[in-house]
Amino acid sequence: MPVGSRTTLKAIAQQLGVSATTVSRSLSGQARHYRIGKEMEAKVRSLAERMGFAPNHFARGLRLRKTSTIGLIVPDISNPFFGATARQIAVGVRRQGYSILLCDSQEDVGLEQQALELLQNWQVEGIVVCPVGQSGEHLAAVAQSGLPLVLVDRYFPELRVPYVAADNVAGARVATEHLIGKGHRRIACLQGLCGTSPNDQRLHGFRQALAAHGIPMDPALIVGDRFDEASGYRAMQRLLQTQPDVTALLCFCNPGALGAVRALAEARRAIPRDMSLVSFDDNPYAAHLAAPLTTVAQPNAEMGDVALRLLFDQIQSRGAEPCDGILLPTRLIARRSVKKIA
Amino acid sequence: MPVGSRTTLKAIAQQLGVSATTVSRSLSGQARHYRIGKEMEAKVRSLAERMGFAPNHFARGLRLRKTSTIGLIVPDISNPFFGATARQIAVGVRRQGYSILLCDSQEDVGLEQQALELLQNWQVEGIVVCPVGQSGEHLAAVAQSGLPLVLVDRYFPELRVPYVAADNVAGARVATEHLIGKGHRRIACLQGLCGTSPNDQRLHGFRQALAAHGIPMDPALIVGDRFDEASGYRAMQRLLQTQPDVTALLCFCNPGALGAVRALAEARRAIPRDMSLVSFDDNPYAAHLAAPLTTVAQPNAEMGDVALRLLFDQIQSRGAEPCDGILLPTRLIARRSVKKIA
DNA sequence: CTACTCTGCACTAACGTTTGTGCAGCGTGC
DNA sequence: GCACGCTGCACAAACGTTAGTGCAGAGTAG
Repeated sequence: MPVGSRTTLKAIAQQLGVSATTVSRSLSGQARHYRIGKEMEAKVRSLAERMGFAPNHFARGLRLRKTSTIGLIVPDISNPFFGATARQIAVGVRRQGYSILLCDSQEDVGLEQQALELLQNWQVEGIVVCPVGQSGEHLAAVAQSGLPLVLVDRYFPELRVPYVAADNVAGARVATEHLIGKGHRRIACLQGLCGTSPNDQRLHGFRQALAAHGIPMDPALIVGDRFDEASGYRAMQRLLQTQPDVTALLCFCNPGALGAVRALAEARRAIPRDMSLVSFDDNPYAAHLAAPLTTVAQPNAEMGDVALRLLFDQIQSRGAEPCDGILLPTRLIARRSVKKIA
Repeated sequence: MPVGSRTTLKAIAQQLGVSATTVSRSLSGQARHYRIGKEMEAKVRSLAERMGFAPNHFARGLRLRKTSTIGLIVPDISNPFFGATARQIAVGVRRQGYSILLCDSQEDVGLEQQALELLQNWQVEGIVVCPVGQSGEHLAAVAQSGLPLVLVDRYFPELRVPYVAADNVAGARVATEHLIGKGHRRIACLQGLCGTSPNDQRLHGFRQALAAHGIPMDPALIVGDRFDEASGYRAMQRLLQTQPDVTALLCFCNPGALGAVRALAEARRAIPRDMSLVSFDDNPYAAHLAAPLTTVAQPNAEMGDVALRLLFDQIQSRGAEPCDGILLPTRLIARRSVKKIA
């Protein structure tokens, strides 16, 4: 069977000496409604089965203006955080008979914008996007055009685009309180990209916890500027030189935590003896690190599930006002990277 | 602008009082060939720009039988190994103006088969698949239908379907020789799923190294039966009970290695004091584990690049006999999980 | 026997795009 | 002045599918 010439409705129709319409209706479950005879329906079904018929998605999409396709845009599909979300979406989507068009924005707003346009030309019925960048006007524009959209992880509270994210405020607060409960007072904070919701909200939770315990906020202890290893490495080096009294660090991402761990190792400081550590986002290796890492676990997989539910809610109820957003609880996993001090 | 009604050729044509044909030809770069006047071409381009025209992929795909789409099937997109491959493919594909339909087979041959059919109905121009399971007839059938296909990681040498994989034989041989060079003689091997090419070839490399150094192969030292953590955990427990003289373990996958690490920790055995370890597939955490793990790094990203190149080679040279397959070199990264013994 | 209903299917158009072809108007050569 | 070629565009058909409608034949009621 040559490529691109799978069996078509017309082929079946010719074999049976009927019209393509009849075949279409017999196979689509509309037989009753359009008064196709029982025998005819059976004959069509049987022949279609034997010929391995499956409808051409492009013809169908064109005719019905229903593509059964959604778009997924992630900053880096090789990052297990997004991978886990993507997986739930991929699995859920298949159950609904939909397909996924995948775009990797490479942490680049320009590429994210390109991907949005591409997906719109694909006439996708909805888009799930894990946004990059600090601004979301281009996303709001898409949402306002009526195309169902759901944001995951990062979102823009002022834009009224539905989202799913971890409860980062509470997560950071609980983590910080954990450190405070262990006696730490000089607690540094390794942040990621300012202006993104996960970062700003974790920072907020961090401040909340300090304030609640009457610990003054020292801006010099807020370090780092990106969600990567290098940022954590540099920040920890500087911290060790300039703030010798810091006893604990709250990291907003795993790569950053690894950078900090590397800087500490190079400076011959031990965890948690010389520095206590808590990081966001659990992973399979955390428990086996030299200092088993206390982490704030995020419900990555569940985020994918919820995102998809939110998306299909919009797809199925066209025009209805989409809901605002959903925050999922985080969970503190205490291991041995935090020391109890006087 | 309501959903699904982005500007169309006809809309532009009406505004300009010309035919859709003229618009199509002006925009597709065929103006010269079809003798469209320079002025007309300019007018069309300008209006199309202003109206934000972009061709409807479904109409185009239907008419041209060219969908500019490829399929990607992976067993688990949340696994960074496949994620890294997927990322390179996503990035490369975009550069070529193609799109990706993503399917997650969830390590299930049945779902893999379903995905293949789905993608064929989508008239994708090619498929990259990271296969699951021990048999590949369903894959060979697709390839023989003329649809460009490339296998990644696992492949089936007897089936003449092009593939990209790590040179697992050499990788395992080098890793084993590393252990032998450190004085180990009783070396166990934690394998994954038998019958898959990575597993069988790593086993082959393992045997080669033993044979080359005159070390007898003890079947009792080949343990494990799946590529997961539980398999490694159970296998290591049993090994400790029944084979007390084993001094080193070669793991065929990271989750398995983590399982072994856990079993060792629970039995109060230290790495590398009581057991040396080498695992396949490097990862960012390996260097920071309690015992920094010696690994056989695989060129995951490069595998994606090469897979895509092989796929486009086939797509662009229809009918040409596809090449057989490509093995990419692995790299041994020595850390501190291997002890030198007498 | 007529008029009406019901059954079972075919015909047509349409989704948005591209390709082959047709045709009018103009200029040129002789 | 006529044949010819060139330029610039329009028209029609097709890709495979589906929805609306039309129509013939059989059955039924009066």
